[in-house]
Amino acid sequence: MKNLKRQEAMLNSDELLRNVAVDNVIFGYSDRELKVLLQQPFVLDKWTITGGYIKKTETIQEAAKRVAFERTGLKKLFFEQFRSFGTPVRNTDPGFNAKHLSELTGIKVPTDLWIFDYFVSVGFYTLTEFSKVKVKKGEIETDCRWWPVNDLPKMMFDHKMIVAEALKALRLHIAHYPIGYELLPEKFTLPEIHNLYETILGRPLDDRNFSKRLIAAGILVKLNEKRQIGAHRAPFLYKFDKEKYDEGLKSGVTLAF
Amino acid sequence: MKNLKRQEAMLNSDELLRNVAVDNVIFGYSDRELKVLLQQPFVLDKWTITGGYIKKTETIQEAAKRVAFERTGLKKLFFEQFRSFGTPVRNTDPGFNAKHLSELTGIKVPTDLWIFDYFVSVGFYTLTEFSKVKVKKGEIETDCRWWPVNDLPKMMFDHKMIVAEALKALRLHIAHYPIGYELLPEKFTLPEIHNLYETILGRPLDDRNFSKRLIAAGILVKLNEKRQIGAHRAPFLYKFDKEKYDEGLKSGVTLAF
DNA sequence: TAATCAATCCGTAATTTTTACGGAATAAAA
DNA sequence: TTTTATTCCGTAAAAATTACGGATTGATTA
Repeated sequence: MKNLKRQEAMLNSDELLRNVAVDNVIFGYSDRELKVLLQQPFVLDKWTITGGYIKKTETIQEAAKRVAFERTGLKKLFFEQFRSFGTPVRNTDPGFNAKHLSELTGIKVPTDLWIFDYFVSVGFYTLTEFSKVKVKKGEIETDCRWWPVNDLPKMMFDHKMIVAEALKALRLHIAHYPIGYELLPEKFTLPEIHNLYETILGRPLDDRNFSKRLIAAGILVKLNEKRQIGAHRAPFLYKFDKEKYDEGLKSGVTLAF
Repeated sequence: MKNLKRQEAMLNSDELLRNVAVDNVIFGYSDRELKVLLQQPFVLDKWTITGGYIKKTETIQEAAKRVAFERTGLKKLFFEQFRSFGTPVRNTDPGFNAKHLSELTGIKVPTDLWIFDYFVSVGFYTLTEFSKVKVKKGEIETDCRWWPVNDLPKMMFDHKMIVAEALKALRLHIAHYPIGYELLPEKFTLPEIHNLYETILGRPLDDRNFSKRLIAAGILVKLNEKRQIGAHRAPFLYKFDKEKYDEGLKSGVTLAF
């Protein structure tokens, strides 16, 4: 299998750090659901978050950005480090071993190939505007697609836990980072942003108080357009007043709910 | 120099992870000051936070705990991961190179010795009860002692930044973790805990409102003792009601000020 | 074309939380 | 006994948060 060979050649190079890598949980929001971009490596019937090795010439941030770019095609990304994961067993999985890989690929895989080593993973999350993402799977993957954060498939290693931790971080950060701005399209409705916040926080927020606060903060601009949504009253569209938003977040105006 | 040889032997062993290590910022509080435990490696006239390599058999948490234990003698430690640091140049320093080390030690140090490699550092902070710490310097260090967090000496690598980031994390965590409990001795006075919070937050807190809130939360127990403090009115001693404290923090009672 | 349905959208009052602030009490030292 | 530095307490005003119901809209259905 050619892909694996190329991958192997890359992996064997001296250009990468050993025992440490990055994982980047890529979030998107569409269809009233918070979603995570996952891929399925061909070796197993399980899914993984987006990760990669770190080049000796780049920072961990650059590595996180690079791997997210490779999946989404987006250069400008909002991403934050949240925490690192490291245990001797975190990246072991029944099925992820030399024997199984050899059988699957027909290539002789040494038992002590360094990809089986103990890897510390530095975790990031990335916020993307769903519609702008051009999903692109990697060479050694069979599939790559969005999954609802509340309905994840079987996942490899400790990746389910990493997603859970990323979500926790998102909840903590929601008051201090422009999370709504990053996840929503340029124009959106009040019910949309309302639902987004409810989804992230995992609890209901009173709609009147919610919009009241956003509008009081002056970070929303009401547009003279409506969105047609099937059989019901058409909601108005809004956009962010980016300057006021940034300014507000910097000067400590929290959007905690 | 025997110590270096032993160290070198250890370093060369296959038991450690490459390109990744832990750093643990050890905080203590005494004399109305928040302090950090630093050590001075013999190679340079600069100070470092407490760090170490990770064994292949341990988690990153265990590594962080181990290195903190080696300096403080304390087994039970409250510590939290806060963030990781990784750039190709973060652990370079004029003076930290093979030539200089060779001169200093008389031992031939290869230019490409792996300790000069790019290391990602996973940052933790530890909270200690000052009086319980038995400061113990490492074999290859000339000194180890407490420094006021607001008056740090010249520090190696990016360690000053790491301390600053640890302090930032402490500020964020102060509402959700038992920081006062961990840093103060069993019995303490209201002015002491008040000053601790002011120090960590870096801003004045109204004393009446401060004690009001702690007492309202029911996490303080007033004792029938006073502490003699020189020439003035003797303050009452308090201790934490640990159960209520834990319970309160878990159930979301924040101690934000 | 009228009635129905599902969703949007708005404002005020009650409650809770946070902030502001001054002066009496204490204990050792002078 | 006076001075000095520190502890310690309570109330009132302001701000923020929470609670809550009903009118509007626009497509769909009867």
